[in-house]
Amino acid sequence: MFSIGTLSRHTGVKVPTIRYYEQMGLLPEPERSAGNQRRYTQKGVDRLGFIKHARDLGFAMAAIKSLIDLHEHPDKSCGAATDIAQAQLDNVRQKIARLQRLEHELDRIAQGCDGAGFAADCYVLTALSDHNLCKTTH
Amino acid sequence: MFSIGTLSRHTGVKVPTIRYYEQMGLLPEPERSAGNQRRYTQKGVDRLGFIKHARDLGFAMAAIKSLIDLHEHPDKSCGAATDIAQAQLDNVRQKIARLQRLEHELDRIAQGCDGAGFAADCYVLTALSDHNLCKTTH
DNA sequence: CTTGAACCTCTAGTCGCTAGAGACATTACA
DNA sequence: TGTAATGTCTCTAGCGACTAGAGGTTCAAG
Repeated sequence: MFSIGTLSRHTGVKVPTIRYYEQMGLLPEPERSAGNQRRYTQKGVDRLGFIKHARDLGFAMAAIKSLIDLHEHPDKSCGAATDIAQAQLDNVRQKIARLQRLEHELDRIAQGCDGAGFAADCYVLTALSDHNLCKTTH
Repeated sequence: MFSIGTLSRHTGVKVPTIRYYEQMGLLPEPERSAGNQRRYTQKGVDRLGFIKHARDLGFAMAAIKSLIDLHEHPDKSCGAATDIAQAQLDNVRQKIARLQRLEHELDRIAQGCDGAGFAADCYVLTALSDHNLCKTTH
């Protein structure tokens, strides 16, 4: 049996976050010590590891709930799991595409000014004032 | 003089968001009609346009505050503005790099399962359970 | 002058945590 | 066994950048 602090060290998830996951229903309520402290089994470690891994990959908590549900019911079809993963992949690709547009525009704007002059002539500020100066949509 | 709704239509910023920006000190308190409704001038339109443009480029509100301050004080050095823009560019590049790592990993995971079988054999779920199956760090 | 859209303020909710207060439990060491 | 340090408990509130809704007032068109 692990205390919450030990679990935290094992998984790299902070103690308040573990309690938060429990409150949100991602983790089941664990057993308690005589003094009302949480006591976890290896199962708890595994489950939290699963959650952390999914969070690291950017899955939302609602998606993780669904994934856990599938994981706990091995007889269900795995189509839903691949759908969730594919949706997350699409999500990430969209974010990348948007950020790359921003990168180009920011780079252009930042290049336009050497930072040596006065704000009156700053291309950064001018560019922000006038959207027409932008080359791409964002 | 524009109403808040007209301002919203002109800039593409939603009405409650405009009021929120005012509350947060990004927009000055505008004049009011006899009946206490907000009335904006062209200056207000320009300023909100500036804010919207900066938000679209991902600048945080605190950064926008600084940028507005520089914009209002043309005699200040523009070094701060280029610094903020450069920091935002770095920020965006870091996010892109992280998301690209996630993209690779998610793609690999999603490819590993056709979604046709049962959850018990689903590679998506297996991969999430076992971090050792990952090729990259995230 | 009436109607309906737009506007007002205020509170609370979103997501995924994080921080802090004040009290209780456990553990390590003397 | 005593005590001190560390860990844990619950609860509340805060973050950023909005968004939603309630309940009431004002404006503009016909």
